Amino acid sequence: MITRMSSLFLRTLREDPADAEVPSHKLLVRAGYVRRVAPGIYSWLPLGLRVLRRIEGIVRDEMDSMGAQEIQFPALLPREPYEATNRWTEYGPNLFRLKDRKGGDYLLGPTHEELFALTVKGEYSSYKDYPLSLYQIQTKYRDEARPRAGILRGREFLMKDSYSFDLTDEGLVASYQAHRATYVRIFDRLGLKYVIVKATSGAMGGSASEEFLAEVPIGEDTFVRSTASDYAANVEAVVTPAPPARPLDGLAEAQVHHTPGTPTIDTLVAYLNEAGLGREFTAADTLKNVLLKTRQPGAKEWELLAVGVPGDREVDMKRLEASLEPAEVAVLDEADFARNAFLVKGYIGPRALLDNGVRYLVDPRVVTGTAWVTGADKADHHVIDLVAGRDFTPDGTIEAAEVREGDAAPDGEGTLVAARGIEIGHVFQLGRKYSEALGLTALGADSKPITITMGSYGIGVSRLVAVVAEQTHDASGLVWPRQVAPADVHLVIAGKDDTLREAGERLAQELHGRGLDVLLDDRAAASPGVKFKDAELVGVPTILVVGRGLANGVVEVKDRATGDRAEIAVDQVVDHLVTVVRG
RNA sequence: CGGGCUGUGGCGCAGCUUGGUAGCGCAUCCGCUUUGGGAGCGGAGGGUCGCAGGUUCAAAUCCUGUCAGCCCGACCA
Repeated sequence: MITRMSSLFLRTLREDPADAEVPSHKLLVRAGYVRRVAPGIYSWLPLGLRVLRRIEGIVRDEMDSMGAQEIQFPALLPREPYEATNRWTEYGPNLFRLKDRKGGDYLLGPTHEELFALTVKGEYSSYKDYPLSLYQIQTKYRDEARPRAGILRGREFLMKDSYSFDLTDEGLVASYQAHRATYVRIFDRLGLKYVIVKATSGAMGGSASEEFLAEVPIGEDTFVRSTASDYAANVEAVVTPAPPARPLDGLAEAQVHHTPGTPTIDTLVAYLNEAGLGREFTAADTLKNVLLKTRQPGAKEWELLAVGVPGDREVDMKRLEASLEPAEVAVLDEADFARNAFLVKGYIGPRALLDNGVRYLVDPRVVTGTAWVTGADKADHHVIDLVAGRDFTPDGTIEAAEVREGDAAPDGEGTLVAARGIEIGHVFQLGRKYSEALGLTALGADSKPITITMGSYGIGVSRLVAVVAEQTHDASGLVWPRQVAPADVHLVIAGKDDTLREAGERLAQELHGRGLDVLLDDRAAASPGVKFKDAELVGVPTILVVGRGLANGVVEVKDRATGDRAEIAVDQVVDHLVTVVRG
């Protein structure tokens, strides 16, 4: 197909839009791919729609190849199915809700577990029908508190969501692995740089769950990966390697010291090193006890919780919350301290906690035989050589301490470094939550019902447009990978006279005849400079310039990504380009 | 929901301190010139200055309120 710039519905902008912050957002707007309609809601203009469709096509192709079947649900949904799973309530303010003329409640679907489960329930009833995988590529709606970065995080977005239905746990694992492998193929075909990280199971419940994170500097998720292996994980999911327990024999006795004026770890360490105790202390030798309170979902009462972490580390609230999920967590306020007189702020030690029945969880580094400097439960006093497993026994361990660059990787290979990513896919063993709630069962060979177990798998299709742009752009504009580009060749007619125009038209026709998509810049009024700038901004991978070289029988072929230019004889350029494009 | 910033032609901005005929660049339209890196000259059209009140002879400008947007945080299968 030949697309003429002279009539294409496209207006490029010379300046960045004021409301754009991240590169993909700026460039997709400047290059005329998308336009904002409302916060988090965008229109797709012709070029943008093509890229979106091509990405969608790759996703569909691979989903079909794995044997999943495409269906399509409405985006506008009645309340009832979501009532059955309690999500009408649970989803909270992120759900777009509306009423019809009779006052009936409707919603715009944020995700479609209910519909998939109910639809399968309506059609299938025998164990012989399973396993099954269904998917759709459909617009989703979520009233995000803060949409951002253009189409990267919108309130309306295109998503591929699929669901697997199995009779057994083993079947679910197999379906999960099949999806995972398909996702790897999809993201590899898109040429993305990404990692697969273990995800916390989140509000959806269920067991195994992995996220595909595309590595981009502006990503909203921080993850860590190993310098030496392919280990990668969300910070929330990092498991601290515990050192081996040490024998208790011969360890020094615990001693309480008067340590005036040492309210912080820094001042404590400095004081100890001045005190002439015959050894050096560091912050990592201290055990910091942080007081919190937790509340189980549905419970009214808060429960005290103390968390002990090495003094050189802060408590990472996100990691803490992930460890305690689904319970709520809050730090203690003054009133809480007042109610519990045994808590001496700044000098809290394990003894008072354990003596008073406060649940006490420690960092995995606090293993039996490790000696710590910690609070002595009275003002201005600390205890030295308080040994875990001898002087105190915590109620367990917890992942709450911050993860730092340079920490040993959990798989024992290399150290951790931090990176930023954006979630592009999520695979998830849902289990039987929805099938139980909605009564999705199959009749087994023994005529007894089997509750179906489900998997749920998502890919943010419209987000991928931005993610690809994010990973491939340069200072001049977008640089699309060939497999998603809005055209195969961007043909610039660099000049006005009829020979150039005729040669350009003829080449466009020939390329078209060979099955290539050509974006033909045939604008009479635009100067060559404008056309070159636009070509770079638009980002088609190969730019063909028909210009002054034509008098000598050559045209120029430029690779958008590398900037390499080659002069090619005009009568050979079509063959040449077909080779380039077909790879 | 908390913090910060911003609302002025289609887009990007200045003007606001110190009230007095609303301005610049890009884009658009007309004419001439120009055509290998976002052209030049001349002309033209286009703005309820977010909205509502108030102060004033007079408000884009000062005051009060309100709405919206953006960024950071909280939140986010």
